Amino acid sequence: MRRANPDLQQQRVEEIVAAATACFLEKGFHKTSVQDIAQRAGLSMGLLYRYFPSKDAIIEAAATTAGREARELIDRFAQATELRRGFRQLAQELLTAATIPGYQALLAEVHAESFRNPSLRRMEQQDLATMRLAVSDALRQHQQAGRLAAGVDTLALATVIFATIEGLCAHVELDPALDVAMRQRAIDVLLGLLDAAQTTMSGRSE
Amino acid sequence: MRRANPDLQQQRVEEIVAAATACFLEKGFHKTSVQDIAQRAGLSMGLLYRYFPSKDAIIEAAATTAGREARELIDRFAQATELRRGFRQLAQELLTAATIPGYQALLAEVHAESFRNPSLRRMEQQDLATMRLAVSDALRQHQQAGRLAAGVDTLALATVIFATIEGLCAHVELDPALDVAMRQRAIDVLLGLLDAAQTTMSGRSE
Amino acid sequence: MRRANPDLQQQRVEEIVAAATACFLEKGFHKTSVQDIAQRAGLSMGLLYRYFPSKDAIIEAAATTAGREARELIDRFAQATELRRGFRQLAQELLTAATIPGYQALLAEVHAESFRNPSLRRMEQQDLATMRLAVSDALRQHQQAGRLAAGVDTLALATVIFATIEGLCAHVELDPALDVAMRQRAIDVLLGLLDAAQTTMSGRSE
Amino acid sequence: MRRANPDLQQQRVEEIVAAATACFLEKGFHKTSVQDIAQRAGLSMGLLYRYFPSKDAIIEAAATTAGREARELIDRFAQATELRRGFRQLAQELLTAATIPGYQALLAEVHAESFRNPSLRRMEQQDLATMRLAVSDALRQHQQAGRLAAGVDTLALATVIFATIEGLCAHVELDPALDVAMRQRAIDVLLGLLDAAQTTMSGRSE
DNA sequence: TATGAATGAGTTTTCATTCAT
DNA sequence: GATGAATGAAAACTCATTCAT
Repeated sequence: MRRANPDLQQQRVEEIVAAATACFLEKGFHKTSVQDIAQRAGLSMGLLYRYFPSKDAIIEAAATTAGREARELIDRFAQATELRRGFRQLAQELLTAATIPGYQALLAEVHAESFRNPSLRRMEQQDLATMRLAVSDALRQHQQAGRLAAGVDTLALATVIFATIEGLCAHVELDPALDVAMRQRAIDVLLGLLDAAQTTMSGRSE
Repeated sequence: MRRANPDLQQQRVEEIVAAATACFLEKGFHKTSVQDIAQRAGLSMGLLYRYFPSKDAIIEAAATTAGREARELIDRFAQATELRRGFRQLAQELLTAATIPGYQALLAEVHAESFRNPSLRRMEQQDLATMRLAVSDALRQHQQAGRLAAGVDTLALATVIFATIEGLCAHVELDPALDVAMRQRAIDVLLGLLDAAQTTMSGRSE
Repeated sequence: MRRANPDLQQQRVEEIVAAATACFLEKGFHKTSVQDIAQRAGLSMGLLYRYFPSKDAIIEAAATTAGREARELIDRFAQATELRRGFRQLAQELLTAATIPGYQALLAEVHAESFRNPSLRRMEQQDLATMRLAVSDALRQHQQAGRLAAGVDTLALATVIFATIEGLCAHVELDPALDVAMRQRAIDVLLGLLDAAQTTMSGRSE
Repeated sequence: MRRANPDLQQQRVEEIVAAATACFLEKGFHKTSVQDIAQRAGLSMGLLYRYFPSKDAIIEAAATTAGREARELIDRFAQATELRRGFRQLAQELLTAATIPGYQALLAEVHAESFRNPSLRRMEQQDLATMRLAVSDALRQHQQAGRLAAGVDTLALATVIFATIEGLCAHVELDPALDVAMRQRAIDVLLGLLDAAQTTMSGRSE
């Protein structure tokens, strides 16, 4: 019996998820048929159903995988020793990823689905919490090292930075005016925020 | 002739959009059938098609309605004379709107769909462009009135502000940690960005 | 009470049939809705159903009317005193009528329907028999007047002439090569048949 | 794999076309549902759509099949060496085919549909052009061999012959008077046309 | 293990017909 | 007599899922 090996099983699962993701990027969840996925993965529909119980299960797996890259980028940022440089790099890499055709569409689809699928919802929440915490921790370390003014609210700053980047990513694909130059200018503005924080800023209120 | 009255026609249309919106929130665009909408709106499918030519048209109407409030808020901001106060109010109102149950879900659905539906896409693009321009114009007026440093790149600043707010809105519903207090702190951070801009900051650096 | 007058009733019926025919010429039986007919006839659907019990009844009435013009042409031919001239005129008028946009389509639709609708079938059969007999009678009178060789099988000749003209009419709309000049040449060929008959031809067999 | 065999595939396709043709004869194209065809062919609708992409494609296949016999007869005529005998045989075979129950009905349906369906239209036009040209070419060869007077307009003659035969075919099923004997007499008349052409007739006159 | 033929419920959309007004 | 809003039963087509081989 071929393929009883659990490693090979695992590999098959990943192949299917990869094929599914490719399809989803091209056509979206709903216009991708199970047939499409099976063909792209190079196996029959019947066999595919031995690895996943339903199309929805494949969607979920693909959605889970889709956020991985972003999480990895964030992890790298959290370990950057130079605040400005690390931040600029993070922002640029995320914005570049956002321009991959279909990637924003996939995220949007996952996000929309997450309002109905508790499992996806939990995943998104966890991702968000994890990543924000990572950024916040990184900022606090910069703060302790004196590279950030003591009064700065690092959690709030992390929240804002994160929201800004996600917002920019969403707009990048939507907005022809957000070309490379404009993205640079936007990042510069954000760096201005960091600069301000680096010196004096402390959470002010009305 | 029972329903020749245009007011009643208009009311019917609104009833249908409301019913459709409710369905969309529960099941998403794709899993909501026209039958579902008709039943919820209390009329037959055939009759529904006298008010809307297609399911897509209903989706579009629901999407248009969903974005209206945000557009109105932006308009009000653009006319605010006090930068900080106007901005804080805008951010707060948008974030409050974002917590209305189902509102973010509907926007997410619209956004996801916009990647396949050219008409929705155009709508989103236009909304984005219009609103960013409104914010940018408002900032430039503040600049000319001396309430913002001359060197500030208002378009880039508007872009960032806009992205940040949208990102925050998206996170508000997802993130239990983003409670009222946390939102305040995040807004304060953003106001810090404005303060910095108000004095010296000039876009470029590095 | 308006319109109790049977003449006005009759007039209404004719208006509806005319409107229906116009619609059928443009869109065919199946793509014409009762709504279309009612609108064109300038009355409401409800009222239309007081004059005809169903859409099929309207189709039948329109089909009955559609053949009238051809029957009238044939009648005129039957009374022509000059064989060649009468024939040429008949052929030309029929071929001209055949080029009216939608007319052949209407006839084709009626003909196809006649295979399932006994009433239409009977009508087509009767039309055909009547017209062929008229032509045959006319030919026999020409024969008795010495304008056609005595041996000629007038019924067979009428049958052929009739079939030819109908075939040509059907081809006229289908065949771009059958322009005015080509039609003339075809008619000339048929006149050659009459010429031959005029002199010697008698039904030969193998 | 159960049905990978291409012969079986081909057989299935033919079964479907046969079932469709039977349905079309009974109810016409428009009143025949895809469900009807599938049921008659003994398979599910879903499966039927694996063999044909649309109802129109089925119609087209049925139409193509229906015209095949006539095209083959014409081809054989074009190769006949004896004009009169070849012609008589052609006419008789076509008229015989025309009496096959349902054959004219199917052709009528196809013809009516051809006014809305560009694909059918093209098919009919091409069939007509091809067949007329074949007859015309055959006539010209007879002419060159001296079996037809030099002045004869072969294209016009072919046009007339073709129109006549089609007209006769259409009438055969409609007209009880067009029995075997009457058909013979009509063919004799047409042969008289050929005879006349064989000797002196030259197209133009009047 | 592997296949893909087969299913049938589900989708959007149309329209002849009716009936409250 | 007159209206057209309202119905609902179709139609063509799709596709996740199953199962005989």
